[in-house]
Amino acid sequence: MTVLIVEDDAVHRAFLRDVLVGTLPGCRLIEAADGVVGEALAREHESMNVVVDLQMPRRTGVEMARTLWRERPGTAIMFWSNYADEAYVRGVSRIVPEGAAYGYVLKSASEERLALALKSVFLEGQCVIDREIRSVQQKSADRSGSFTDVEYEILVDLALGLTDRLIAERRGISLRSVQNRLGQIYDKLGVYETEAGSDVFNLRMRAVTLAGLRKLLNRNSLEQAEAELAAWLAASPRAGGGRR
Amino acid sequence: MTVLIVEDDAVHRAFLRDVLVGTLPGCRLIEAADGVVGEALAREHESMNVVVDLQMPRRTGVEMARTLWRERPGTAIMFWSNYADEAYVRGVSRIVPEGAAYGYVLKSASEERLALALKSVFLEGQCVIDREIRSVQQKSADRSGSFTDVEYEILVDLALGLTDRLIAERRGISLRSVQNRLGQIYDKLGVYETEAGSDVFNLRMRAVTLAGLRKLLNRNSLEQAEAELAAWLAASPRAGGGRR
DNA sequence: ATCTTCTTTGCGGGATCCCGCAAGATCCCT
DNA sequence: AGGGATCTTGCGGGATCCCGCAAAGAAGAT
Repeated sequence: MTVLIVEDDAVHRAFLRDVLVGTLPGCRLIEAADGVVGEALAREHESMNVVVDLQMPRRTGVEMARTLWRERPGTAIMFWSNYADEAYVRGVSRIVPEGAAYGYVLKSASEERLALALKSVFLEGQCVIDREIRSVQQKSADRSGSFTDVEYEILVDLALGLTDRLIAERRGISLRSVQNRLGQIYDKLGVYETEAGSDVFNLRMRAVTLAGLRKLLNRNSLEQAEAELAAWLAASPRAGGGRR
Repeated sequence: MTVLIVEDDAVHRAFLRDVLVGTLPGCRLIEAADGVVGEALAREHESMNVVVDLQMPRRTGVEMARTLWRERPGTAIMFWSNYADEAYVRGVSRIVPEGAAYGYVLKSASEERLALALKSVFLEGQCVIDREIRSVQQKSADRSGSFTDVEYEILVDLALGLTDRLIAERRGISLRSVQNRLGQIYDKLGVYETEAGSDVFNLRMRAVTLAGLRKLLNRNSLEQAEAELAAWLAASPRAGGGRR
């Protein structure tokens, strides 16, 4: 069995190496320090399993996993991350192909838990999601204050700094509808729940800040969204064109 | 010599332990997994040196260092962090007491570099700042597009979601001045530099997004600012009080 | 004291944002 | 087909934001 380790932190990489040889004796290890290299290495080998960090320079674990799974949906991937941000959880579960084996464990988990998860995913083809992450998933799925995909998209547009008008244009709905959505988003994020009156805040900004503090948005998700936005802006020839 | 290790990641903590016993033979090690515990332990011992991670749950490395230095400005502290975000660099250099020995090295640095830095700081009482971080410091100090402290404060207020009016109140300047400052901030962040016209963005939001992407603001700095804001709101009895 | 330069502040106005209200539109259930 | 719940859209208006303009102040140089 071949296992590809993609992790930028040398200390963690060494740790993973140890755990893997202990857990899957006789496995062949390949290592990469970021997603770009990892992707290239993955292409060179037929069937393999992958352990990948989520935060990496150049190319995120999620991005790498997406292209990897697009080419070979059968690959088993273990995500190994520091954080259980809702933004990450959303990002991962958005790209998992049907029936693919994958795992998501936190770096704070014990070595045993990691070893067990590796065996389950790579040998048994099961899915193993860390307890803590499951709870985030739940919260984001069934809580009353949860977010639709549409709402989430608009929240991202908001965070990117688009005007209402442009969001409407991009998502193909009317200006007023955008504003309705924003209203719901404000509600769900609890923009109004503040001790000192409510005319204290600029609502759209406050919403994004709260989303950030709740780890619903993070730098990674924004970076990606920013790239998508740039692509869309380039593709759709804008009429207006700058007042200054 | 006593060294306190404050680091939430068990793998990194073990690594630090190894490096320390190799570098400073015979030193006594104490460990804590977060800033709160670390602070308590630091209080129990007379003179000690500290190695501390910047990102930790509950209490940041910066927060811990600040209270520690307030009580005993002579303590030597080594900051050991994953990132060279301008937000962190600013945060650290804001709290260093005069003449204190400290270091700031990245986790991506080699073991030798870390060992060398530890010796310089703990034995020689020197200051060792990682090359990469120095460059961030420089950039934030002399570049034309750099930020005054005032501007930075207002940028943070902006990111927290305050209205212009409240920022004015909080910082003790007129509404118009706040707006002037915002204008400068927009300029420096390059809010207008976009291919597709400039009436595309909501300026205040866009500014904060760009600041985030540039790592000028990050989740940590916002969390802290949020706490300070809450304190200020509680302390200054607000007149208005909610329209809803 | 005078001039220069930079900053602060007020005023005004166009653009945007936030949202209540009400008229359709859509969908589901019976 | 009818009724009800939800969603979308337009209109209107008050609040806020962004910024040009110019007067008033502050700091420094000659």
